[in-house]
Amino acid sequence: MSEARGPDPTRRSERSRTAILSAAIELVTESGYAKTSIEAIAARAGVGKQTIYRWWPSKAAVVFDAVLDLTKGQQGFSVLETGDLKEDLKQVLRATAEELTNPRMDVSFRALALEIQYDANLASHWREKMLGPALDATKDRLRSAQHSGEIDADLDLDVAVELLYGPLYHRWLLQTAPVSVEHADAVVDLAMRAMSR
Amino acid sequence: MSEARGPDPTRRSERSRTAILSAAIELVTESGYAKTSIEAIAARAGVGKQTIYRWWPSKAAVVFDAVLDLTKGQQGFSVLETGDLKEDLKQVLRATAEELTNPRMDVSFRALALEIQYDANLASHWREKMLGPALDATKDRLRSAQHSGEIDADLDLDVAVELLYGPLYHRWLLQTAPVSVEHADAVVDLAMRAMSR
Amino acid sequence: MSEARGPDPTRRSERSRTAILSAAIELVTESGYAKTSIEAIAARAGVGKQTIYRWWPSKAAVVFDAVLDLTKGQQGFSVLETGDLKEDLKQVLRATAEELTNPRMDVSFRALALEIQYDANLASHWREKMLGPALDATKDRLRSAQHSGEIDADLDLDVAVELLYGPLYHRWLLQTAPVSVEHADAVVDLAMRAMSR
Amino acid sequence: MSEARGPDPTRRSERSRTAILSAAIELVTESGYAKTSIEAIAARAGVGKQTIYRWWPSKAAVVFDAVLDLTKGQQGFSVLETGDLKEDLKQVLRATAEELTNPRMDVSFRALALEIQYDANLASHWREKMLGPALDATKDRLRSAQHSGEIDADLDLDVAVELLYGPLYHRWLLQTAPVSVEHADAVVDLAMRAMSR
DNA sequence: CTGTAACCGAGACGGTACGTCCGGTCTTCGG
DNA sequence: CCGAAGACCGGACGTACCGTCTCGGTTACAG
Repeated sequence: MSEARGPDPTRRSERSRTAILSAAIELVTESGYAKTSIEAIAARAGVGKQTIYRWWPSKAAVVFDAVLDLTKGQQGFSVLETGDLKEDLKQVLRATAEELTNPRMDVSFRALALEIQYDANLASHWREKMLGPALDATKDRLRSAQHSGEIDADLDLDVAVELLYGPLYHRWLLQTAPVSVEHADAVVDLAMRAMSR
Repeated sequence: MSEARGPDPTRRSERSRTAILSAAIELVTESGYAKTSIEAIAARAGVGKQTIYRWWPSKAAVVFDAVLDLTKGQQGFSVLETGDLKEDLKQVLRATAEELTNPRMDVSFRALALEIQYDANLASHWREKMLGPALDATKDRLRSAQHSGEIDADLDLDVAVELLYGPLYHRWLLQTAPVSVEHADAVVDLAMRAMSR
Repeated sequence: MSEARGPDPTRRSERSRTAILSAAIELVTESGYAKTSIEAIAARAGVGKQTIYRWWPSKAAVVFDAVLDLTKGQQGFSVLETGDLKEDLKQVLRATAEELTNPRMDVSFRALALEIQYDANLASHWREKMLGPALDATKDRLRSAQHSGEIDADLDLDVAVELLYGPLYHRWLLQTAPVSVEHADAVVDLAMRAMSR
Repeated sequence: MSEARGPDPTRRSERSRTAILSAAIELVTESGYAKTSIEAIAARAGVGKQTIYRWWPSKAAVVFDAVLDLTKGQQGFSVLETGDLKEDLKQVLRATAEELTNPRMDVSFRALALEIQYDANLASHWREKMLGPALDATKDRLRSAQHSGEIDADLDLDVAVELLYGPLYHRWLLQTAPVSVEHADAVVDLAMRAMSR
């Protein structure tokens, strides 16, 4: 999300980059994404507006990078493989549920999920960096379960993964009910019945 | 979404109301929700801005009413009960998939689905008028299948419904893959395995 | 300078117009023309920037109207005709000298006199409303002196007028020496020698 | 105008100096003084901005030096002394008129005349280097005419000089009429009548 | 012949102001 | 009193430049 053709990245001020990202997260958390202006981010970060426009094409891109910074730990994301598929899935779904309810992430994350509707470039970054890792790791775990015979070898894994994550995001985005670890467990219990045999 | 305390609704101009709603849908479809301004809606509708502000609290509310007008036909929404649960579910999920891919609805509907993040009042109207009918009807159909023994009587129907709709909305909102009737069928096939017995 | 095609002048806020003009004069006097920004004028006047841009095309046009307002008294400008040409000319040249040294006018007036270099439209207004009246009145007085035989009938009055005002403006604009009533008198005394007989 | 305390003038790049001055004149002539930015001058000259700021305190100072370079020929300025005062004066006033109408000089020269309002330091350089030589030389010529009895010995020469140059600059700066050699002649003819006897 | 200290091109930086767009309020006039 | 029209105050947009600072690189003199 950060690279542009014009400016020279080697001369970029790390100080400013960090200040901007922190200010962005803070303001979005305090006042909401819509009410956060680039002007305010610049002011809070003690930075000229041009320094933001030089490195990011939009407010969404800034917030995206800010969220990415927050979640940097999950880089080498993978699902446990304890031999007990159901438990492994519960573990990862619970982690997702917790992330979705973490107030630090919630507002920004949700705003980005919205913003990708308007920005195809952002959307692909989002799928690749934010959504993809968890989805892919889960798919890998299911594939391994197919090899071990725990679940049906004919299963369409894309749909299977959606059966697991779909209910969580449904609640989260459409606000039909609160997301929780209990709900995550219930989803895994039910989805396992579809996948087994 | 329409009523406010001040003005007298009996003296309201139906002509203006219709023009505003049409203009809103047109502009959102043409240019996207974010780029549609109230000012532009008023201009397109040949209406003063105050006439919009008098009757709706926000752009979201206008678009909400506009979309509601479009979908007025589906008022008495219910799921067929042919005796074949799987076919009945496929029928309703396919209908949902088609609605989500209908270009007339897509942009506005998606924008609203996400705008509710910022407006609690709108959110409840949305759940009640747009999402609720289909979800409730589906739940009713499942309850009837429980009575007839087609599916497990212990099933948590809320989660079951999410298992059906979650994957569709997951694709649609997070843009992980295209929504289609084939996908809807695949979801039903898989979810049925979780619900049966 | 004030009229534009778009907006409706009958609905214009007199309150805002006055506040803008006052703020403009104040700021130019305090900080100089170049350091006065439209943004600052709007802020001082308690007015949106758009309200300035709606009615004036440039900072120069605002200041022009502001100065015009200040000098509105001189509307029906004319030169005394006491019968003593030299005294009449001294009277008007002294008045000009005083105006050029009046600190209230000096900064704004000087800035405008020079800003017309960049704005042909402003330049013609300037000549017509600010410079013209005094120059024309002086020319009229000289013409009457020609009829009475006080001065040479063959005299080119345009050059004669320049002989009177040129030295004053030369000092004032090029800052070669201070403008004063004594200087004005000296100029008249000398110029009279060129015009007589 | 050029020297500053910090940098070492002996190591200055003549190449850069020349490129900057040329670029400045070009840009001012093409687009006008106000629309010419230091950034643009640096870019056109193929020079870093700092190289300009190192050697000149302001855009005005750059343009001043650029104009000075153009007029370097007139260094040892003096007025002919043919014995015929009127002709000598016509010769020098015509030269001034031609300079003021030379399109190469006009824009930059006029801009400087404006800029001295805001920069006292520039103003004194301007008077000394640009205006002074012609004015002083003219005054010298008049003084010699006083000695030879051609003109009144009591004449205030400062005012006399203003009587000659004032009308030209009046036309040029206030744009009341075009400057021309004919006009210069007419001014001399008239002013001579004031000075003689 | 080699530091090392300056100027140099380049351009990122914190800022200010630009001129525009739009939000939401207020005012005027006609029906 | 509703509705159209649109002026108003205000806030943010994205851009252009300001004047300062920092980065290699390239002379040019001192050791």
